[in-house]
Amino acid sequence: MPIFNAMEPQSPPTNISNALQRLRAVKLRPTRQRLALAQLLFEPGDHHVTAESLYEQAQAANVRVSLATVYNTLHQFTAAGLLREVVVSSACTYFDTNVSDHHHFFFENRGALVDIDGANVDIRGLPVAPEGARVSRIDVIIRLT
Amino acid sequence: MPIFNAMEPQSPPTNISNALQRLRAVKLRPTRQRLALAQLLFEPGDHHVTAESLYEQAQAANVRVSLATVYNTLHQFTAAGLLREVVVSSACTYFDTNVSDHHHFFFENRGALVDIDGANVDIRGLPVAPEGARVSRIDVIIRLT
DNA sequence: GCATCAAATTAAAATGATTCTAAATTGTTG
DNA sequence: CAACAATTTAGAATCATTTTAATTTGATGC
Repeated sequence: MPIFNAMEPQSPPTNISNALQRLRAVKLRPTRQRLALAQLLFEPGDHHVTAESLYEQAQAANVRVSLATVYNTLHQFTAAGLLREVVVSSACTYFDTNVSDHHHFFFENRGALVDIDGANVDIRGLPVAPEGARVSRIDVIIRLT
Repeated sequence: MPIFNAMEPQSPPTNISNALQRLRAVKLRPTRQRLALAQLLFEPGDHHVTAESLYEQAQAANVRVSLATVYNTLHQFTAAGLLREVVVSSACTYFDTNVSDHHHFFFENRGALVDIDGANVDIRGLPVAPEGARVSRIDVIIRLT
């Protein structure tokens, strides 16, 4: 298969260097699969994916990658702090490319997430964490129907 | 099998009427299984269960009930407003016997939940729900490690 | 009481997201 | 370019949960 076929509408030249930099920064080997997934994840700006949705996106973009690798990569990126896991539904796991302080709207019928900037949100009256426990995160989820 | 065997240590006389009242109130047929599960759920006061944990509790209490029925019953009780589903982990679904306004501490290592009374919690700065969407609930989860 | 019938229960199979395994492939390093 | 560890992958395994289809049971009327 030719790399560039003049007869086909060409996809915009993707910037691989940003993805490469991110992988290097977190010391993950820049394999073909990780580079491609990083581009799909981080070039479009903040959004949410599931393993399935990212896998489909990869296939649509002609990236040869297995679903197992998509799962592996999502977890590695999350462990590295490039992604954040959002638990809103027992049906499946969502990953968020926005790793800054924020909360979520969750559209229960569509299974869609929308970010809420955390800077403006002020929560008062929460009890202190029990002795010996450390707060890893506070999640606010506004469920919509 | 005799209803009462004088040779066996007798389990304390459980108050079935409360469970019965609850089932009647939500128009669920008071079957042996539902009555027993209602007692296990609602007599001890507020607590959290999973299908597995309630099933084990039932077995320990010599209640003959299948895991499928435990699942069915938890969902029916939830639909009836007797229970509330708490989504904190993709590993399994938690059900809460406390259905009043409140939030949660979640101990991620133990998988345990602790209620936070919602009356004292004040959340400011949340954006309004998108046009056409209705807020079904706001969940605050404080994750502890 | 007893028959009737819809509702409920159940064992077992099916599902579906996710993880694991073990073999093949691929970056990296000297 | 050899060597080796890291990565990928197909396919199997896992595990919570749901479904199926058959059996059992509670409610109702007689």
